[in-house]
Amino acid sequence: MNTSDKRQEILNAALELIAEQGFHGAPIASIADQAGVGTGTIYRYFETKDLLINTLFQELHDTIQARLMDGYDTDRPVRERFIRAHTALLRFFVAHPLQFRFHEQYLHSPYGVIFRRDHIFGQGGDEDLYRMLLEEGRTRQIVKDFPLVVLFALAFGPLLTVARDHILGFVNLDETLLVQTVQACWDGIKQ
Amino acid sequence: MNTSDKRQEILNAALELIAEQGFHGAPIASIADQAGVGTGTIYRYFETKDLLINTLFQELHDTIQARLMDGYDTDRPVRERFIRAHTALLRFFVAHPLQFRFHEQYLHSPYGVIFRRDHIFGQGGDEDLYRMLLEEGRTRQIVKDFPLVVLFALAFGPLLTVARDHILGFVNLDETLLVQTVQACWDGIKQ
DNA sequence: ATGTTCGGAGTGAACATTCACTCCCATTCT
DNA sequence: AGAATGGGAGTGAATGTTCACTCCGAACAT
Repeated sequence: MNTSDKRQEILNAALELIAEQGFHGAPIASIADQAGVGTGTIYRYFETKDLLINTLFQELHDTIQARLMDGYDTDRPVRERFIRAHTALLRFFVAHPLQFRFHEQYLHSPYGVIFRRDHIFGQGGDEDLYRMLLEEGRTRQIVKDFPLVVLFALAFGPLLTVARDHILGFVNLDETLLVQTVQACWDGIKQ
Repeated sequence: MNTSDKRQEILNAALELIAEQGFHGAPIASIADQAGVGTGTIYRYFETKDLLINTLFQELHDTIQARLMDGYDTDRPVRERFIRAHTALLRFFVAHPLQFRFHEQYLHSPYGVIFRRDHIFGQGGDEDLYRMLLEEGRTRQIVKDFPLVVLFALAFGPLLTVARDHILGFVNLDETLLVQTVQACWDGIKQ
């Protein structure tokens, strides 16, 4: 097992434990067990537990952004781009329940507030697909003339809630229902 | 200070600390300080910390349900009843940020999963206004023919997200925007 | 005086982090 | 080639801290 294998094992272990048990259920000792390494080893790769968790989130976030950019085409209509991105996102979460659960836990923790603040008020123009998309739609009067934050809430609120309920087994999101749900998200933001 | 005062002080202290700092920021010692009682006293009123937290949530939930029932009139159209209830709910959260933040923390913790499960699969017919409302709307083909859980997600997802963003100061929900947001929630679920 | 309510020092468990040590393997020496 | 050495990845017992919870004497009420 080489160096990067071990790093990855630790990240996987943390992902799995936090996703399944929450932050409370993921002490360093458990992460080390799950990863098959000693507790000390974790500190060879990550300075603190916080840094491990932040790294995990950042890498997940990058993966998702990359997924969304894949096949994104600025020439298509706003509605079509939104539906495509949102469908891809919901499919990703349904296919990766551990990633989703971790993502959710993180965003609803104090870490998440900081992340959201940076994200919303950050300079970031180009890097955020949804921001560009919604701003363009609003300018063209295709989506409602609401503040960006409210549009985000209307778009992501239902998506994340439904993904969670699917993963917890409260509803079975088959392909049909998944597409219909994304359509309903659009209904919420469209003019 | 009589018995019920002290109990209430403890509940208020827990509410405030958990709302502002999260569960991590609310150890028993801090709750006792904030409430102006000794740590031992807390255990005179609540068997365990879990029970204290669950009680707090239950009482908040009951308060909210009562608010929603107030002025509820089965004779009005489904759409109007939904808009009224949802507006009242969003107003309540905007006016009671501590209650909202606590509510949110609770629902996204392991406690919340249990609550949601019971709530969704519970027998409960009469006690849940939204369930009745959405089921009636679905039957009458006024709202989309989706599983109840998905309708809940479409209705509550945006509402809770927007309330959080308002409370965190990411957006200013004035009366106009508040009403428009509720309207947009309806757009998401209506047929 | 007797019973009831409070309070906060005390307790053991759980936690993140550290550090003295082991072990492996690449490099150097003979 | 074979032996000796060095360095650094890996380890887990030890550490100090924080926590939920207990318990018994103090304060108060009747």
